[in-house]
Amino acid sequence: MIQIKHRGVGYTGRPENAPVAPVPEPPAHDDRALRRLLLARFPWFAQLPATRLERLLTEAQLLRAPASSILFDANQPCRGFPLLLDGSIRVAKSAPSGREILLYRVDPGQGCILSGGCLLGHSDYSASGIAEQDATLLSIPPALFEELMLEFEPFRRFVFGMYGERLAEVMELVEEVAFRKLDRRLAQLLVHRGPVIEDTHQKLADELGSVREIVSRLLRSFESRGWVKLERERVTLLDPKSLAALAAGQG
Amino acid sequence: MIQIKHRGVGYTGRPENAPVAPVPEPPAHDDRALRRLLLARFPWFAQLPATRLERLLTEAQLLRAPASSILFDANQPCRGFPLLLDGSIRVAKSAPSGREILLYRVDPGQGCILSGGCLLGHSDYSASGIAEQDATLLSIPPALFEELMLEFEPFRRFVFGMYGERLAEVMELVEEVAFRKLDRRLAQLLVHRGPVIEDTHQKLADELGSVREIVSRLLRSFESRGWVKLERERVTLLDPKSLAALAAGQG
DNA sequence: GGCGGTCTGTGACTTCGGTTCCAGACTCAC
DNA sequence: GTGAGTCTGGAACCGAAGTCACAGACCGCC
Repeated sequence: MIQIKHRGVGYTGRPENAPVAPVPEPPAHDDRALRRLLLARFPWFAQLPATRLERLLTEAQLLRAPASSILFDANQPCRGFPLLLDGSIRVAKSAPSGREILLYRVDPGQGCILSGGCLLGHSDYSASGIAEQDATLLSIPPALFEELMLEFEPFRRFVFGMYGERLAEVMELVEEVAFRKLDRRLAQLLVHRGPVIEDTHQKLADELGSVREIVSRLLRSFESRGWVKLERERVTLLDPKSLAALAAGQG
Repeated sequence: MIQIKHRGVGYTGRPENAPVAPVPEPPAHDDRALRRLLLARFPWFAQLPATRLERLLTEAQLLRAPASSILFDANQPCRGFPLLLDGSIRVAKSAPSGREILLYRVDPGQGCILSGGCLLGHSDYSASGIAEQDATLLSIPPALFEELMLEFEPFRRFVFGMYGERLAEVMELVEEVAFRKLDRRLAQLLVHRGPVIEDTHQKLADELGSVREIVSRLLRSFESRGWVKLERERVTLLDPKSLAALAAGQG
């Protein structure tokens, strides 16, 4: 029996990891709006001949995933290649101990590589994807995906680019986890996440693959140096330069 | 000034990391043999029409990289997509401290993804690739690569599969490094590398992203339990089951 | 055989990160 | 307001991994 530690679920939000499956929308409820959104997020779709684009819009499935819903997990074989129109998805690995580490985020204008991989019938990924904010996805059915890959160069480029980027990111992450100390990684995370971070210490720990206590401890040490201000569910950067310096190397 | 610690270079082998560039062969010195080798390593090339295959063989460049030569590094922009015919390549990240971690190996019958990525003009990878054993590569020029991707489905499948696999591997590695203790990882490495491992403790440490002393220490603890026999440049497994058990979880 | 370079063993010490445990503060719902 | 659930602070402790320093063994070569 695997023991999962109790973990806070956010006093405002809905329960975390709720097994809420993405719910299909009534098909094509507003084709014009969808089309506009799609082109805004994936401008190169404009190069697709109009008739093909129409077909894409009708054949593809519009999905909405509420925040905290699980998009895919160790097992679930995902049919279709989803493009993220809005929201944000975190792709993470979690250990049996309950600890987690963020591998990367999927942002609007990006596609879900993992699905692409298992779409090609390869190893089902053991990572899990969770909607961080309410997400809107357009899922391209396998046949159409193949077709686009075959005939539509920008799409092929896009998918390739995604793979390349992800791989590079994750390789970078390996180096970080293997060699960089946690204070630096935390500092980097804080700087990256902008002047005000509204998040739980636990969530920050989950991004780094560490535990709440350590993150709290480090944050306090940053606070004592006057680098940040700490409040409940909020970290405010007061001295981003020093943090960046620490993140970079010597500080 | 970055301080690189002194590191052994192997008293028999040639100096490590020697900046030996892959040397182009005289073109098409034995077309029949090359063709056979290519088909042996990449059987699906048999589905390529004969004339196209001939063209591939003439246009592609045959490269040989002696063991320890650097195939690519942080900077070098590689033109062409190399297929590995023989030998073995280690792709690793190294920290300024001199520590290293193996990301993955490229084996015969596989292609060099990194090159594929930077071939598409994306981020140049900061990982480095070193021939572990004398390597023979066939480098497909960019134009031909594009063409194959466009028109030859098995090739597209191959490249995709590679990306998917690598990504999965590296994601797995992140989890390992973040959550798994070194003794387990070392045990796993030993089991994986077969009944007799002829390697330096330093090299093993480099695979794991650790340091020599720790690996030595762990190996000795394995030895004291009767799991392995230790000799200079050699580790012999005596009790693979126990090692595997440790690697798996409880041991 | 002697020498320089390499590989391994080892002990003492440090440090970082993790664990455990608990108290206090805050928020929301009732 | 009260109580349940959540978030943060903080101390004591532990253990794994890394660092440092050095010795001895081994190898190849002159």
